[in-house]
Amino acid sequence: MNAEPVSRRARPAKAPLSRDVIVRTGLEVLDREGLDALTMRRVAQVLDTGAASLYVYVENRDDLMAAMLDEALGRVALPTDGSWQEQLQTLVANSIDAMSRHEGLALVALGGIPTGLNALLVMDRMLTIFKEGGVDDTTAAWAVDLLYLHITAAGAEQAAYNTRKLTPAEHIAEVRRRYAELPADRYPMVTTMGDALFSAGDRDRWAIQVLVNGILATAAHPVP
Amino acid sequence: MNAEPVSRRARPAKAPLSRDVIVRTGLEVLDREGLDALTMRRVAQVLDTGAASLYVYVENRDDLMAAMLDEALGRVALPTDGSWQEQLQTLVANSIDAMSRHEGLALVALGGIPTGLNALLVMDRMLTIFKEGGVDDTTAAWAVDLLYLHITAAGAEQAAYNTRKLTPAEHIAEVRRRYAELPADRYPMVTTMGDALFSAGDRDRWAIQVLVNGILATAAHPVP
DNA sequence: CGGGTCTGACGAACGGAGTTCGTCACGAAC
DNA sequence: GTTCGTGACGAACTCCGTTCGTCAGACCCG
Repeated sequence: MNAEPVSRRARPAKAPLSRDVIVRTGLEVLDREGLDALTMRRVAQVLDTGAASLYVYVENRDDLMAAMLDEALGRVALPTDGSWQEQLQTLVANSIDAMSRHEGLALVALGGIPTGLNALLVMDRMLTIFKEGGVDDTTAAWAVDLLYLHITAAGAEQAAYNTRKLTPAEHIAEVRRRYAELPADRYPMVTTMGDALFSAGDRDRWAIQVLVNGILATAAHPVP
Repeated sequence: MNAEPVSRRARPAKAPLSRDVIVRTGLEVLDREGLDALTMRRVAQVLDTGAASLYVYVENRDDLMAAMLDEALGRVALPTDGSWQEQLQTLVANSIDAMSRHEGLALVALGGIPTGLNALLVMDRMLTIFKEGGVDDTTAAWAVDLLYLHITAAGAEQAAYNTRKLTPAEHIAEVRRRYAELPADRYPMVTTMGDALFSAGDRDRWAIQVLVNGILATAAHPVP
């Protein structure tokens, strides 16, 4: 199995390792082969090196995934056109989209205050938009918190959906059957409202609209 | 290290294994020792058996965690007093609370349509409350979707917070320092709005209020 | 131009995880 | 008392993240 050792001089020149190429390679592996395949060994293999070499540039697997997340967030398009509410909605939608394109990445963002440079760029942009819209500072701050939470959650949900084995239609049909079979006395609504529960429509856009409308209707009350 | 084999007759009578005791033991281990300690081996050890024995009642670790999640959701108190909006807010808050009490459990709920019996009970209750409030079916269905997403996300965030090593104050101080050190030209808001960004107050309750207000202000538009 | 030093890459190994397989002890049935 | 089936379980397999010690190559100084 072992190829005999080849002088490094003899084999084709190799691009030097760096944090950046490791992170980008990680994203490639994640997108091409899924979350389960995202192991230190696999990433190293693609880079034609050993897993141990990665640890010079990356603290551990969590650190790598956090870096990958921020790299993905760096690709979010920042909107410039439209009213401030339209810009906000587009920015949120773009962020969800960016996260949902990489299985499992959104999960690492959950439960942590964002500290990545690109994540903070998105946050800063949101705060600017709120300021343009005349929203007071405290409400804007709390709103960005809430929106970031929604972005990670919706991103994770979308990603899970994109990666599912079954087609959405098959999966929905199965769940719907399960709902219908529940005891009607304990689950009166779930068994009855099938049509509404599974109705089609742009739920993602609606959710963002709900958040924006709700924020505008609800002032924050900081404790002094 | 190995104790010599003892006849099972000789050692104290053991409660028989069952899916239920395994799930409850899993929750105990999770709460007492954290997510990292929640291994099949550890759960089996607490039950004084081998890991292989668990697989008779549980498909795999994911199945176990899903069952633990539903068990946790079974302990959500369903409110009965107050206006429908108050009931809704309390129910959402109680659900977040239940999830946040067990590190990492909320993460398994993310990205999946709820199918557990107790999860569906909570959903059914929400739908009933919306119906009492005169919300149309489609909006109610989409709203429950959104609220469930928020519950899982907020639960995960709270749980991560509860389990952090540093005290909240220390952690916030550190992040705040980091924010302040960012280049002001690229991050004008983040560097400036520290006071607002870290302002205290009941953000969780505010977030729920935002969602409810937003839902009432935003009709769903299903595609026929 | 040559030798010494220093840095980064890497093979091998460690501990521990999830899961599977074959065996065996126990209780019930006849 | 013998047989039989069910469920518990020990051991092993594979693969993971991570660490340690070694070594080749690049660079610098004389």
